[in-house]
Amino acid sequence: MTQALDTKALSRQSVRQGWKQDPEGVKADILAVALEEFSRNGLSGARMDEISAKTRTSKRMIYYYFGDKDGLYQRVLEEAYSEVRKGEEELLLGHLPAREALRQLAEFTFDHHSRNPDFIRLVMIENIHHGDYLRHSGVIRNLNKAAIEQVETIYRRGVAEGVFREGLSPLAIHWQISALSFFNVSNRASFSLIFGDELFTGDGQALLRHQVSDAVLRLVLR
Amino acid sequence: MTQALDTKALSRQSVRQGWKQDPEGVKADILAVALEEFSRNGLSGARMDEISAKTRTSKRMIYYYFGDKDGLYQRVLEEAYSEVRKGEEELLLGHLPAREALRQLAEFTFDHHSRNPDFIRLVMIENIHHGDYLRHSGVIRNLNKAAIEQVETIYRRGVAEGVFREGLSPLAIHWQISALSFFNVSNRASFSLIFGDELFTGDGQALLRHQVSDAVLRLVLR
DNA sequence: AGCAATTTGTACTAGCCGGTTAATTTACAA
DNA sequence: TTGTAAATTAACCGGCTAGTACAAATTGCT
Repeated sequence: MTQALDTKALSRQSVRQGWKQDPEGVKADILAVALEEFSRNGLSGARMDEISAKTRTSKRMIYYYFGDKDGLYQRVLEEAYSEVRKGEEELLLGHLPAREALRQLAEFTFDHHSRNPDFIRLVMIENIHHGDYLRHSGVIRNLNKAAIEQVETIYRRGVAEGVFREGLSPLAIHWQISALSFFNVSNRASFSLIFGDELFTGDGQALLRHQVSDAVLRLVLR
Repeated sequence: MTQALDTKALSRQSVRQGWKQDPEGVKADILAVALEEFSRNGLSGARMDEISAKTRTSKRMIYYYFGDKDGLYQRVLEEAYSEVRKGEEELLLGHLPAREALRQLAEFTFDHHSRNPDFIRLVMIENIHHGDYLRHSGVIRNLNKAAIEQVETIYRRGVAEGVFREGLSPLAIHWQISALSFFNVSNRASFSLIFGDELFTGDGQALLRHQVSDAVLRLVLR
């Protein structure tokens, strides 16, 4: 009995010696795992035990840093939005003629959504929840206002150049680009099950990509 | 004690006496309630107790008729698809010139999706689940093939009339109409939270509706 | 040295929730 | 009437799951 206790104490000690404090790393690890889990299974579908198992730390730490499941989901959502928005900042179109700039913006958005299916799924999930968590996050709302300014600038330049029609709403143009790029990822499963997957092969995606930018341009051009 | 038992027995009897057998009515009632519950909360978010409480029958009956939660969800999905598709059959465009037919098809789809938010949410949920339940439903797949033929007919007529460009994919045109109409409902919450709700007022929706049909036409016209 | 923040680990629980047991009533045909 | 299969009811259960308790060790800063 004494022996058993000793062994336990020893093994515990040997396992535990030598760890470093790394709060940021731990938090980042948890968020990364949680993003995947929430994205795959939704808010109520995700399992805290599953998340903690895939983490390099313990379940206790999740609650230590994020309070509860909702708190974790909220932080995951915010992290995902700002991460994706960060990727969008790479695109610089100031030097291009409006026509080319809009085409590139549309195609970039199409590609960018395509590269971030986890984010798309998170937004879908958030919409299922009527945006309840988005609503309580001031962070995200400000982040995204920038996106609309990009379209607005290009559109105004196009009108000034005389190549774009007047009287269109930049917000509605942004809406159109988003809709087509988003739907391409969000409804892939149901669409390909019903109509076949020809639009989601390499060739099919190239076709859609071109059709999307084409549609946006044709909408805006004189 | 005896009294208590008597009262109980009596009240039970009085409550239970006089019910009619109505299997079809009961099933339809359950499906209607379940549609709302699944649509609102998703598959794992929906509560069987909640469904049964809102039903005019008991929880046991749900399991009696539908087996388990997954079985119920599957039937709800099938019912919703065929119900919505039934609504789409109303549209007859054979007599119109291709250009007008396509515009009406786009606007009808836009309106139709707008009128059926519960169905849209169900499709979103199904996509979150990678179409797992759609995949196991032969019913639905056949139902929807008809939709693509509608576009194909119009498109071919338009090319014959000389007003539409050649070389476009009818499937991709259908995809485009669906994308814009679907996104308008599916992402309303997140979009309006981030960019304001101006596109979702009466005026905003009228604008989008016109922009959608406009974009589809401009994509297809010479 | 002292102290607060960080980390570990296990065991536990309260209650939620999908699914079941067992018994009763109805409809209907023989 | 009576047998019986379908329809219906209310109470019940067992496992899962979010979250906690508790006990302690380590780190890092001042």
